[in-house]
Amino acid sequence: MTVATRIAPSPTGDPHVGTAYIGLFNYAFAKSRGGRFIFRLEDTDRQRYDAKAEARILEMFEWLAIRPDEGPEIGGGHGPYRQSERTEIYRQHVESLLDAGKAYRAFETAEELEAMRTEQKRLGRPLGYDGRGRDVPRSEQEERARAGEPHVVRLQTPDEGSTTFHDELRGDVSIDNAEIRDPVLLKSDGYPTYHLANVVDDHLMGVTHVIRAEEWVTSTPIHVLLYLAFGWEAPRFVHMPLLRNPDKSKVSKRKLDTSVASYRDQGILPEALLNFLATMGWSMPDGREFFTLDEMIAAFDIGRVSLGGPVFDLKKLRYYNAKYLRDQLSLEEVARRVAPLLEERGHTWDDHDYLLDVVDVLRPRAETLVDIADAAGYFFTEDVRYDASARKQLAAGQKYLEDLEREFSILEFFDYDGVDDLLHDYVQAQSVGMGKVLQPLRAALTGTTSAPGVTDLVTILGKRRVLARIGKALAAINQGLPDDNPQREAEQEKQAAKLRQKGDAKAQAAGSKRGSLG
RNA sequence: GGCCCCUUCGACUAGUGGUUCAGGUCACCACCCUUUCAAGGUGGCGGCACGGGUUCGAAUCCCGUAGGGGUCACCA
Repeated sequence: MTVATRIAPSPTGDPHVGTAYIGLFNYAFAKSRGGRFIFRLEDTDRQRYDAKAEARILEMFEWLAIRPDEGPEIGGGHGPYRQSERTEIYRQHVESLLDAGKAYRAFETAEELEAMRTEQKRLGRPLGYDGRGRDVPRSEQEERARAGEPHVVRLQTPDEGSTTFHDELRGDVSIDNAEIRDPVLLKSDGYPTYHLANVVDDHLMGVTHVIRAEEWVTSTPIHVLLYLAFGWEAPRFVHMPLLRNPDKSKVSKRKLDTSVASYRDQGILPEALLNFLATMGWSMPDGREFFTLDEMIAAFDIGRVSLGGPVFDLKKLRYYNAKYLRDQLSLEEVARRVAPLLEERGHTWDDHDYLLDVVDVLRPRAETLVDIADAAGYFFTEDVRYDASARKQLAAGQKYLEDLEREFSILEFFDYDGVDDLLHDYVQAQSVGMGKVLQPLRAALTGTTSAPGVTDLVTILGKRRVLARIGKALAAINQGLPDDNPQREAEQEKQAAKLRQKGDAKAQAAGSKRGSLG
């Protein structure tokens, strides 16, 4: 039988890193075995349903280059792929269970169940449905159902013994049947619960390996019992470790940014996110730490999943991203991705080589695409604003700037070597430290004292810009650096910090609801 | 709390009884390089949760304890 896996997210909010994580492993497993990877929408919860979420989840996988072989948009031989469009299928299957006496209709109201739980709590008894609906005669069940009385359908589970399933990573896991209390299969609104829909769909879609998060371990026996009730062979089960917040609890948007879109917006590369996610609970047989999705597939072995819950470490994610920016992706590729961000900021450039030069010197200093775009401002505007440290350098470097303006203006070969020689010769002639001369120049060119090498800057900017900027700096110095107003600067810093905080709070508020994967 | 799962440096992990007084990466620290900031190079800090077994030999197997996590819905 050909291998089939699936990712089955609920459309309840922002596409979640956990969805990407589980999707990645399902995809890698399926592809490594020449199998199918199915995308199925588990949209059976009308309360939490978010109409936008489906498209966004699909977009996320597209961004990550994890492309389903079957799904709601592309189709496939096992559709429909939205559970809300399969209600008739579930109804029929529930019917067969009812007919076989393996399920029953239960008429307790929410209030009644609540009262039951309260009583159980009071008596210190274990919580859970006590099976009281089992005793209602079948004929009465059918009659009340026909009369339109709201009810659910429950699976009748054994009270004695235990149910065991084999987890590919953990071995046999047994749970006492007493722990399983006649789970609801069909809700009173006619929609299936996860347990029913999941089992029916996995079976009908030919899913061979259920790879999902560890939180599902304890409900797997319910699924096993369901397969048994239907007379179907159960698939193989693999429960991946749960991604963790820094405090080790299950990843949640309260404690961590769990929105994939948010990482994308921060300038994280899909390749880097995927690579990082792949190292969560998994490692390459040869120990490689950087690898592409295809390389992962080629070497994939589900048995190499380790079971400790890995902490989602932002710093390491950013490290991976930085590494991709400067090493794993070509300069051309990075430039292609930075370009739109520069355009957003209103920057323009005449020739492509200029962009490449800029990205080339900026990328070793950046962790994200946004870092590059944010740092690139002075390459694209003549309106250089001097920060406090730059002004200090300018004030101290007037003489050097005047000299260099003259020297540069008569420099014939304005290339790297020419500029480099000029600078070195000049500094030597002045018999001062390099920094004494170069920091004021850097300040004049960029408005900051923290930037790429001066020779690079001068060469990339070119003679015209360099002379213009030195001239502008000199003018500013002569006017007593009017911007140099520490009080106002502090005020502005405060304002900016406030704005940033506001922005952060807003971004957090827009964060995702957790969507679980089954 | 019941049940289930898990447990190697602060974090991600390698390690499947002996070649390991535990290797790599991030983070951190120091030094080097250096015109700033990075990047890069070198080095350092730091761990087999604990207690019993089994074995000639245990991070690796077993039991117990502790700790962490998950789960106990007409959510998935």
